[in-house]
Amino acid sequence: MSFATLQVPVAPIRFVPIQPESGARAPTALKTHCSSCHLRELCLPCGLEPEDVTHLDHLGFGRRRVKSGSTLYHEGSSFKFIFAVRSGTFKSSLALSDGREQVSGFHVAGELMGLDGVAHGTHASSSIALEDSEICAIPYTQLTEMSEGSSSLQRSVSRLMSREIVREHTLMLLLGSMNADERLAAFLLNLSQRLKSLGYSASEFHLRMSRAEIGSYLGMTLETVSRTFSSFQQRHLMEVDKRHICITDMDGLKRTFETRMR
Amino acid sequence: MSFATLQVPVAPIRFVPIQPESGARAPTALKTHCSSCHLRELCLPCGLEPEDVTHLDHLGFGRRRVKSGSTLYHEGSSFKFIFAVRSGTFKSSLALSDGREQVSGFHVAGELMGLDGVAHGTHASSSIALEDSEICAIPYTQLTEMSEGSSSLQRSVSRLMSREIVREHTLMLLLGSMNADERLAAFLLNLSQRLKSLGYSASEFHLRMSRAEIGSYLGMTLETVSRTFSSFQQRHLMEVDKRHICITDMDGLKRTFETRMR
DNA sequence: CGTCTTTTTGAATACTGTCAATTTAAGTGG
DNA sequence: CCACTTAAATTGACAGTATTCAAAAAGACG
Repeated sequence: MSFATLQVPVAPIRFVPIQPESGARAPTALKTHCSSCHLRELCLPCGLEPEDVTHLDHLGFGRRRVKSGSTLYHEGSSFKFIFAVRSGTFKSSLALSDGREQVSGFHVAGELMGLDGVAHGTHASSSIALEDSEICAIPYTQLTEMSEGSSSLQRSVSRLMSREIVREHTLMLLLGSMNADERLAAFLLNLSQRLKSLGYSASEFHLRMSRAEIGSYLGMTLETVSRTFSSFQQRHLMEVDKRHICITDMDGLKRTFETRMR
Repeated sequence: MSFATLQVPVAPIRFVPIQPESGARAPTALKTHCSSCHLRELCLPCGLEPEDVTHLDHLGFGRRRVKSGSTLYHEGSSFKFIFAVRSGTFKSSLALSDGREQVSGFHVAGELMGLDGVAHGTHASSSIALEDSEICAIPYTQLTEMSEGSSSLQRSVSRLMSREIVREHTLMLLLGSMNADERLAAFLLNLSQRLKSLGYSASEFHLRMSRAEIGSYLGMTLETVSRTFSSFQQRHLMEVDKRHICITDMDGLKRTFETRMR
């Protein structure tokens, strides 16, 4: 299982203002405001008080475009920002010393990345864009300073970190006690849910990650991932055309998953 | 793989004062102070300022004995405390709906439990003592209230949560990309390190968990765990007598582990 | 249009899981 | 204290699943 092809060159990341659709309007400022963000309800959602949103606005988040394949931050690099995905998809991964990679997560709009950096001040994983994407960079130092004055903001940040722990618990459970069918079904159902909550179709979507990346995430080889997709199609649970997925029997897929997890 | 035997009865937990060795002295108070704790250096170690330790003292942690096999907190129960292990060993686990359990962690002295409860206000896992143990119960609400006044304390709490995320990353890597030999070797080396940092022998120790619990944690069956122990012994990497382990070739064990992780 | 990457599929192998039997240890009660 | 019961660990045989190696097909990209 070679991941040489996944070790994409690291393009330097620049702060690039998002250009408005029409050249007639003035270029959008470098700073973005939470209160007017279209992800407002999703991004820092766990009961953030209106006053805290105002606080966040004062931070004036840096907003960046990240091109497909480029690295947002590197494992081991200095931790300065928490990143919120505005649009697009990212993968988090750890490098194994023999050159392989272990994918530890996929992130879509509204999700946070980089919380593992708080522990030691350096990022414990790398983050790479799987398509052209946009992120908000939240300066962590300023966030903590600000949350000293707001207990509700502080609680929110704590909750977000704890959520991450719970998420990883679930993944461990998945890796520790499920077979190939169940793992892929669990992965697809989870992704489907997340896309649905973003307003996209829960049954039809385009995977932004390769079979190898899915396999790494789920603890199986890319061949097994491919075979399992084929098996799902033969069982009429979904239509699969490369990365385009159309789930035709959501309940059947859930049953596959629940065979063991019941 | 039956876990019926692991579903120990839930003994009610009582706050029990620790009795001094000699009856001559007055009974120890219900409250414990961090500043005089023998785990002071290990428990909340990430750069806690002296003033913060004083703050913590004002909380007057509840100190409990937890008998072997009894449950400290239940998955789904209301989250009130973070628990620090003073002595003994605990396992964290999630219940699968078919009655099996997935072990998500083992905890020895100086380690924290329950941080996954911050997310939703209920514990996401259960914690069960694997031997007679002692814990400190840290009231979370008071901890957050207090950390509003102390940025260094707040940072420490954040770091501890992030550590937990990093720890789980590592475990995912283990579950996702290693074979049975490597998993058990990684587990034993990790445990060895933690015991060493507590002042115990790194090479000789007594496992407090069953083969089934190790297997659940590492994503393999208890039979495979047992076979792998036997294999290690045949390869003269260690002496194994049930739960008593004596690592005789630490470097060899590390090599087993690094065969793939190099 | 050719090259490189990704995906699919087949065949053989290896590893781990399952089932079952045995041994050893631990706990219980007479 | 010993017989009895129950639980934990070991080991063997076999089955099944996933990996490895290999080849071909289908896109993606310059």
